[in-house]
Amino acid sequence: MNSKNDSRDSILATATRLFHLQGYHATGLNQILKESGAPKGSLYYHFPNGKEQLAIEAVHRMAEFVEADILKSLNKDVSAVTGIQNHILKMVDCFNEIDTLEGIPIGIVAAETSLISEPLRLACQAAFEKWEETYRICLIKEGFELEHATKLSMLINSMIEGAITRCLTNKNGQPLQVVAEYLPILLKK
Amino acid sequence: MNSKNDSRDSILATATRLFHLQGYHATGLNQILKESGAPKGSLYYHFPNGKEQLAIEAVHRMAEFVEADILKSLNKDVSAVTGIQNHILKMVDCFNEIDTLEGIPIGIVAAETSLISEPLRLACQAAFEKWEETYRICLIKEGFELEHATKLSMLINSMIEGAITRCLTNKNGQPLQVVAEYLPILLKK
DNA sequence: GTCTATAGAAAGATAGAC
DNA sequence: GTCTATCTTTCTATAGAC
Repeated sequence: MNSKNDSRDSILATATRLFHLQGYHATGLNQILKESGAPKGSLYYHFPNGKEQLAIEAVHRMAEFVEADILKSLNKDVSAVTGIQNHILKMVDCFNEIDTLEGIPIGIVAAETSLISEPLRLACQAAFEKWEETYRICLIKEGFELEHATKLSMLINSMIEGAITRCLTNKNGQPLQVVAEYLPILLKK
Repeated sequence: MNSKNDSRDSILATATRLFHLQGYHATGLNQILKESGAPKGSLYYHFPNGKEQLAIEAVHRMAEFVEADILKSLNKDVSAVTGIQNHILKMVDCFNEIDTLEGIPIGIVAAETSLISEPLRLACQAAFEKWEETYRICLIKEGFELEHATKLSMLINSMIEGAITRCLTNKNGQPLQVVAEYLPILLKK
């Protein structure tokens, strides 16, 4: 690309990381500007609607990042169980190497902002539904009935988000590991 | 009791509700003082360590509230499955009547603060472990093996926390309902 | 497009009168 | 124990020079 969007990208990338790690309210615009080497005056030029717009675009970015990883994990294996397990186990590794928490879902921001910003809530919901749709298609392809697959997808997504919160509190990846371990029981036909 | 702790209790009760609904960073001390009818100057008298201490005590309070509900749900029924399902379904009702979100776990605060405050992280971890211990004892009583029961307890807790996030984003109780519905599959012997 | 400077509000915390 | 007043910092957001 050209250099036109360099600082925009830089701001958005840093914002995505910080919102994701610290949450919406704990992350200040000053911190975002400082940590991205980005030109300081350009934030409101690139994001006229300020912090809320920045967060919405960050959620989209996280959504695509996670979606890409789900698809990658599902494609290289035959069974849905193994594919989803691989996706989960990749996140387990993230909790061992701190500071590389990219690729982990958006639970903090979603829980924090669902009651205070409707546009942000909708962005989070879109992300959740996108991932669940991907699980669902994969499960239907394996012969699961539509309604069953839909509910299972929501359950898998909920389990992962909850286990991530539990991993943060526990300071290790065990809760996610347990999810991966018990997934076959849920997906037994 | 005497009137000595009236304003302390009032502050703590309001703080518990607000932290729980909005999260740690989104809740200001001024808002807590305003919404509790409590005397304005007394916050730092009762809570010398300020916001962090207030949040830690609020987490303890939430932990006991939820624990009480788990025990109540488990006691009045024979099977563990039905008991835990009742506990979950009671939370589903909470999402229909807004503003009465008492009795719902601590996920937001846990995810927000685990990386920034070690005392708060430990308070959240203690809460999670307390609930899981309660599930575990109940499962062992039904004949589950120790290690299996331990992992299942962590899984149940993770599922519930994640489903709550999903419920907040969805603005309804369906994700928790799905958890209740699929619980029997996980607890099948 | 980028910068500095700053407005204006709200945050957490403290001091001292009563 | 409670209150008012205030300090310091930080926040989001804007204005205007370059």
